[in-house]
Amino acid sequence: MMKIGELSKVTGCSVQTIRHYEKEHLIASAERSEGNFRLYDEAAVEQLLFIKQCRSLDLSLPEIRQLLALNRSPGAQCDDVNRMMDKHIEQVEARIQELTKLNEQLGMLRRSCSNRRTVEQCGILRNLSATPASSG
Amino acid sequence: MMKIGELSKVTGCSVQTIRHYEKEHLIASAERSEGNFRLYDEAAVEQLLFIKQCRSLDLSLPEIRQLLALNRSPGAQCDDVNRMMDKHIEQVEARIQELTKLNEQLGMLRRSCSNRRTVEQCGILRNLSATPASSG
DNA sequence: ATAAACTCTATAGCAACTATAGAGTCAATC
DNA sequence: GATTGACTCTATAGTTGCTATAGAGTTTAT
Repeated sequence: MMKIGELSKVTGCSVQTIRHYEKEHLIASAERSEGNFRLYDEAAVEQLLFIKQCRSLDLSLPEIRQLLALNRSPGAQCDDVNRMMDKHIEQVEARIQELTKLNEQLGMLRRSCSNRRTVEQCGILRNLSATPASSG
Repeated sequence: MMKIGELSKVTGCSVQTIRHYEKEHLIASAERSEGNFRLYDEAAVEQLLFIKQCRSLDLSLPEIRQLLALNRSPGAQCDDVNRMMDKHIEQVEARIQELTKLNEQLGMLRRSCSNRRTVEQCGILRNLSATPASSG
């Protein structure tokens, strides 16, 4: 059994984040020592590493909670896992497209100005101040 | 002079957002009617449209606050504008790269599973549970 | 006068953490 | 045993840019 600081070291999750995950019901409430310190076993390590892996994939806490629940039903179909992953991939791809488009807009805006101008002559600020053209 | 609801209609900013911007000092505190209703002129419309344009470019409120301040010094050099824009572009590009990499990882993970499997056999969950290989 | 629409301020919530305060516990050292 | 520093605890607040709601006041039209 290890205390929270040790678990933090082993998993790379901060003490506060571990407590947060407990509060958010991603991990079970820990057993306590006589002094009321949380005590963790090897299963907690594995669970936290799982959570950390999911977070690195930008999965949300509710999504991770769901995956953890599915993981507790080994005989169940994993359709839900696939479905979640598909949806998540879609969302990431959509965000990439948004940002790519934004990047183009920013590039155009940036090219409307160069250094050694005054604010009055600044192409960026002028474009930001212009009412957008009626795009049909 | 118009009331906040009218300003909201004209600019497409919600009433609550307008009040929020006032509280965050993006726009000046409005004059008030006898009944304590906020009163706005045409300059407020322009300012809100400017803010809205900046938000559509994902500029943060502090960044927009800065641009608004620069806009009030027409004779000043617009170097800061360019610098901010450059930095913002970098950040967007970095985020695109992150997400692109994430998308690849998600794709690989997704291909490790297909439908009609149990949780126990699920390639996604297995990979999520595996300790990452020591990548040097 | 009434009722509906509008406006106001204050507060809380969202997501996933992160920090801090004040108090308690533990372990090592003297 | 006393002391001290490290660790742990709970509670609360903050971050960002909104968004919603409650309860109360104002305005407008009938």
